[in-house]
Amino acid sequence: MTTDNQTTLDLKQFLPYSLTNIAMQMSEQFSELYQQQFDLTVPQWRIIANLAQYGECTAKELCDMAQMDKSTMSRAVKSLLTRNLIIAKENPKDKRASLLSLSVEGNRLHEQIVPLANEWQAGLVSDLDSQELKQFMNTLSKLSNHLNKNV
Amino acid sequence: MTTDNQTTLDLKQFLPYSLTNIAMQMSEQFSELYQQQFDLTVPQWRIIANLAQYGECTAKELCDMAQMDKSTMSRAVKSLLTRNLIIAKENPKDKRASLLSLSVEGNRLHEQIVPLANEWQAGLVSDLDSQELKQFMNTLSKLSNHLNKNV
DNA sequence: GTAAGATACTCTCATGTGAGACTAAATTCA
DNA sequence: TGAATTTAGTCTCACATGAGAGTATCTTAC
Repeated sequence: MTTDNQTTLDLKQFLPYSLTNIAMQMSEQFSELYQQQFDLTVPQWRIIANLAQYGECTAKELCDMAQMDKSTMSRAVKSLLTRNLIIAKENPKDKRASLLSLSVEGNRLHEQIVPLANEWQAGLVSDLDSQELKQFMNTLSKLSNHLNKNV
Repeated sequence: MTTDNQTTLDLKQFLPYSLTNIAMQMSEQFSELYQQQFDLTVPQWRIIANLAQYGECTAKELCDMAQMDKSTMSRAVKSLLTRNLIIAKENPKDKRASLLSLSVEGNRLHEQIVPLANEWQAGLVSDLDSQELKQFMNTLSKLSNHLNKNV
């Protein structure tokens, strides 16, 4: 492969472009699984998934973990509270930042989605052998680390 | 690594989640290169890059290539026409779909961005050896193919 | 050739997002 | 301790997006 760094840009090989396209498609296709069926928006699903995996945490922590804007977070949290899918507990260490966690119902919802999610991903990566997938994840995390250096 | 498909979901290993995060960061960090300096929005940049790589094409074709909504496309094209960065030529085969291409100025702009883009990506992948990068791109395109099967 | 349907694009409208102001609470520093 | 600064979260506002209607053109089918 010949590359001329000065004048040529191959979009298929250009990560900010092609990775965005693929991630968009992926998120769109996967979100069908929870949007109609469980009436969750993307931000709502992301909050639930993070609370399930990491347990009790504040909105700020969720913002950092899920790379979400604080306004979007605030709205999504509000709506999950209204639906009793999550619980807010006063934080003794900081009265501004209440501690969020999944309610019983929220947990039940999550438990319904998880097997669907795993199945979905299993289908997605079915063309890859496990070594290739592992290698891919590894490279991804290197890229992620690189991006976070500048932050 | 033990995985229980029924009850556990590891977001770090879950592609719709982690790929979206990484792609967002990437796109955000890269877009700084062209947003202020060349006053381009993301959709505008994507149009220019595609026209530069693939030459004359219609708005519909650009929508498909860049996975953009037709409304967003329409607006971005309009603004690039106003700024004389692209040219619309009547399409003899279909009067609805005019043929878009880069103007001389558009080309000049693109030529300024390309080396910056290549440098940027070179920095991004500097932690990877060329074999690893090649493998990564290869896996990415497999995933992309899989996603497009269902479309 | 003409009617019915499909397609390319624009426009309008409803919605989601993110920047920044604002409030309350915590932290720092003197 | 008290004043100044920082921080967490909410709210408002401007803006971008995408769904769907509308228009012009093209295609299909009879």
